[in-house]
Amino acid sequence: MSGTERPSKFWYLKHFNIFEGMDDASMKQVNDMSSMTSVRSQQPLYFPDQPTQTIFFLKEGHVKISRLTEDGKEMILDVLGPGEIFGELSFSGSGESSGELAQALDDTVICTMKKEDFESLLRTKPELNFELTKRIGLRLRRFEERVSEMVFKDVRKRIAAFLVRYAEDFGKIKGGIITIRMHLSHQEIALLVGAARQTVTSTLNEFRSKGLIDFSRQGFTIKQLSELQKLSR
Amino acid sequence: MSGTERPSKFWYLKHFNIFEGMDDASMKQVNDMSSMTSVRSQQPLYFPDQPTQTIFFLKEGHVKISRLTEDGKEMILDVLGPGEIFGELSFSGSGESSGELAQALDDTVICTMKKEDFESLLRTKPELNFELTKRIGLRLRRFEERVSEMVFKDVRKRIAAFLVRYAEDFGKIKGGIITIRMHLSHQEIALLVGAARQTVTSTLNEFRSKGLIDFSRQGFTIKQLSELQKLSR
DNA sequence: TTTTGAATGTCACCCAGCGGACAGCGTCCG
DNA sequence: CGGACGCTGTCCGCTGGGTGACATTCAAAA
Repeated sequence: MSGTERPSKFWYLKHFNIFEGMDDASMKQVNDMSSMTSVRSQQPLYFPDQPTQTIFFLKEGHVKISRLTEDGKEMILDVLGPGEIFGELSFSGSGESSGELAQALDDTVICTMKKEDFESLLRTKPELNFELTKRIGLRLRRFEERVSEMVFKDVRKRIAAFLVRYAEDFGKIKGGIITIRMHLSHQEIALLVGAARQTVTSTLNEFRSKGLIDFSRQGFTIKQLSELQKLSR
Repeated sequence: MSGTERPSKFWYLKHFNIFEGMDDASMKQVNDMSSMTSVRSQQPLYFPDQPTQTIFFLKEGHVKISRLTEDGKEMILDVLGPGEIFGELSFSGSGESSGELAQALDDTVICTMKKEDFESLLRTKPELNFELTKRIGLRLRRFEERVSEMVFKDVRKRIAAFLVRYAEDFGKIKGGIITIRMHLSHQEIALLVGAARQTVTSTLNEFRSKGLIDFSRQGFTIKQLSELQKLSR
């Protein structure tokens, strides 16, 4: 971005960890199957009704994956950063759409690939498939975690846990203080942790007044990570 | 699965044998790597602290997968039936244990295989790996579903949804009425849907008095599936 | 600079459902 | 057959936090 030239698609793919260790010939093959796109902040990547036949590789920026309930309410499943893969990962046989919605939170750069191409790639590259399995497994773990949080933790703890996780995933450390550019509104945090917007607002303010965090509309700083961790249990 | 109704995603899972279509030579190989065990009802298959180096194939019976929180509370992640695979499926690199606990709800027959054996099998059999990916993907979906339920649905709806799902997964149909041998106590159902035991008891009684279901300690019968489905939304 | 719409902040009300207490009931075991 | 323990049923008081209903602040557009 800023000033420096934008790296080529090939560069991105090569440094995308799932492809790491792949020989150049295969990489070229991958390159030919995929195409690169930029998406501006707040723009959707796909809609829930589209039976997504595409796999996405997130190069830059952040993406919000959500799902709509029948009555139109939104539930945020996850927020992904650079290096993540998303789309119809499970290849769930039936072409039914997952009902998922993806939206850029940032100015975002993605590579896309046809699902069937990726699929056949997987069939010929056991290592790749193996990597993918691992990743989906890890995501599964995270959801197990979340379910368990929903059951046992009250809203304050869930919000603290969210902050900790978000900091770990996307934060940058500068001398003991963690800075996070926040792309989520209180409303969105609420949808993510399962709470009302007002509760999120007041809980965050409570944390701020206790000196644990600070925040503005641009982002957060975590001032006492360890305290937050304590609160999240 | 009443007529036009689409079978649950899980239904596919259940009825798809992961080894199906494998040639005899490979099957023999698989057979040699694995061993068969019986486990009596209520007995544990593995404990949370054991870094499970084993993959389990459930042949008969039912297994409860749960996780313990730091303070010793139990959270039930899933109940699995015949045909399911479980264990350290994600191969999450680090040998850290998942904190999971597996317990037989039935008299149960399982096959076990060393994780590394299964792993190398996967590397040589792309199709198998591909199938596994699919399955984990479906399981991921299920958890997404559950998180979303926890957020949007009240306890009554969640219990109704639980009954419907349980019926689809494990029920047997006899002339319009679905019978399920229930291996879970009210307490366990409570842990599964995220509610207090008392609430489960009284909600089930409410459903019974409305003629939707009937139950004793041995099991359930679903008398009006469609009504239950309606209640679960 | 003004406008305007969205994001935050604060408050009061209210109820689903958690948790404690205790009374029947099965069922397994000595 | 009697004890005992775990499961089920029922009642109830208390509270976390959801739901409106505002007022306020911010930032992008005009």
